[in-house]
Amino acid sequence: MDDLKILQAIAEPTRLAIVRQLASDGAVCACDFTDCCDVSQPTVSHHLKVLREAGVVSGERRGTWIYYRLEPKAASRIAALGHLLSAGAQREPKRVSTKPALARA
Amino acid sequence: MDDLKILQAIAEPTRLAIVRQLASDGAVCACDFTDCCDVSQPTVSHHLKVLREAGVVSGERRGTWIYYRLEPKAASRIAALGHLLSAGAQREPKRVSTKPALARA
DNA sequence: CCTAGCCATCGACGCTTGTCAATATCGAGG
DNA sequence: CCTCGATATTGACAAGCGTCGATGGCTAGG
Repeated sequence: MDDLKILQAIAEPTRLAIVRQLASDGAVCACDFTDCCDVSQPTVSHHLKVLREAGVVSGERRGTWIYYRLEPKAASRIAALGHLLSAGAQREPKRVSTKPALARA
Repeated sequence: MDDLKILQAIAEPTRLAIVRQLASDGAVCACDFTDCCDVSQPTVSHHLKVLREAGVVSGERRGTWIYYRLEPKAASRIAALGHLLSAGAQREPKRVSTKPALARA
């Protein structure tokens, strides 16, 4: 539910790779991630937990294994943040010159 | 230039606050960040360095102080990633059922 | 020059985090 | 039940990261 948590979840090489594969394949069995990411199974499980708790992915049990997919809500959060930054990057400064000499503690 | 580096730069409370303020105000003096973020000046300087090296912000010297602003290129990277994830979140799975019993090392 | 204010760098500290080996849990099938 | 394969959990370790105090560099103005 928090933008920061979503970003922290994605800002890691292995987890970004997982998320990218989910974006391209739609739904992936957890066991397939050990191939793409070159890490052990417990590590994959750990990363999936982080992504799950951040609301980035969700898992659906299907027999013995579990299929993960992206959470649309988290995806739109990132898209919204991207738009916000893109808009702000070209905005004219509110105030550039006048500066009240700041007395900071 | 790297998506991962951009994400890692933004995925931190203080730096996200800095970026958000830049998105809303357009250009901000470095000394103003000590107010919004409740951290010491060296820490602000450190975070600005991280953001600078990730290509998220750029600084322009104007007399005694330095104005920072968002880099449009980094902002579009985030926006593009958001679109990619949003699109992938609703995609139908490429393959869901057939699974080759996987023999992993 | 010398001073004053803004900013960057350095060194050190504690906490967080990614990783794996070992072990536990859970579902399916015989 | 008992076994087997797929995931999750635990415990421990090393490395990375955020933080601050102290200090150095830089610019503007006397």
